[in-house]
Amino acid sequence: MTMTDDQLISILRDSGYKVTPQRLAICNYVLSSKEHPTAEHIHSEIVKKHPAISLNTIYQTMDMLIDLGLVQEMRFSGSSSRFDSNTSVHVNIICQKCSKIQDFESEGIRELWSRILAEMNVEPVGQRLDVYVLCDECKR
Amino acid sequence: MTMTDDQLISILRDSGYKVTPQRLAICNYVLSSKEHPTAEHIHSEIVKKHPAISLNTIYQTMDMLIDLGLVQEMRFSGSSSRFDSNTSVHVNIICQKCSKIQDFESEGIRELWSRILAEMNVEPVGQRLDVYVLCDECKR
DNA sequence: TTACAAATCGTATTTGTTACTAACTAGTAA
DNA sequence: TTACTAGTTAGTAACAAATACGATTTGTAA
Repeated sequence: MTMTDDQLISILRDSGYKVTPQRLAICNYVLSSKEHPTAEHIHSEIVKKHPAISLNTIYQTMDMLIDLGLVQEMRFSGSSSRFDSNTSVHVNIICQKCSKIQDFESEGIRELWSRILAEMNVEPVGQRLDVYVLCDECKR
Repeated sequence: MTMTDDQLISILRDSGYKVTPQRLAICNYVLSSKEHPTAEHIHSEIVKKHPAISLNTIYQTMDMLIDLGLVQEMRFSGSSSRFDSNTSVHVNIICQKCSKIQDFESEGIRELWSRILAEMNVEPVGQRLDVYVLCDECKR
């Protein structure tokens, strides 16, 4: 979920989080990324502008974003966590071979999912919908 | 997916796996469990009958069951993997507080899910459908 | 500007999982 | 039955992702 710095700053301050250059950089990157990056990946990106940034700060900022409901953590076997900034109902299409993740989102999906929820009669606080596939490149 | 020992033995032998008492015990427990147990949990159960059983053997047997397509591994933040022996399309209703997992399965779900797949136009090799909730006990 | 709570960085520690190896055993074929 | 062999087990070491910790720095409110 991309947003302006002002919007982001308001959200952080309103929740009692301080605004630091590192946080802004991390949030801007993660919230606009479609790659579902790992902590290492985020770190390798942010270190370009903040050479002293610690991997720990990445993890802590992710905890903050999760707390704010702006990011969801996805754990997998055999690889490190991926962070997904798409908080609306969507399907993660995940390649079993190369681990690439692609979001799929549509009105139809939301509608069908809400019917599934209705049938289960639960009040969701979140969801994770994964489909495992072989992507086009890996299929060859 | 509960099955007789004979069925299980056939499946293992047909795939080139040897049948050992440890494997039978682990498989019988995991395949009939509805609890989505952790490796530690499985170990603490099997150790009652096989006092020398190693945690490593649990993990290796889970790898075998995953290879056979009889079990799915689910990783989560802040806790160890859970092993799900329900391989049909279903929704995992997961309590965010106590981590209890309950399966929900119905013809309606399968139908709606197949429509979602059709809309995405993918050939799935598996899926994981999680809904995060607060269970009745934790809601109080 | 000051004071203080919070954030950062660097590193140590923890923890779930995997890798390794010697001893053992299931399955097979004589 | 016996002997062989490849696969399995138990025990432990190694690994890596994530977390905890503490000294220093920084944001923010008074």
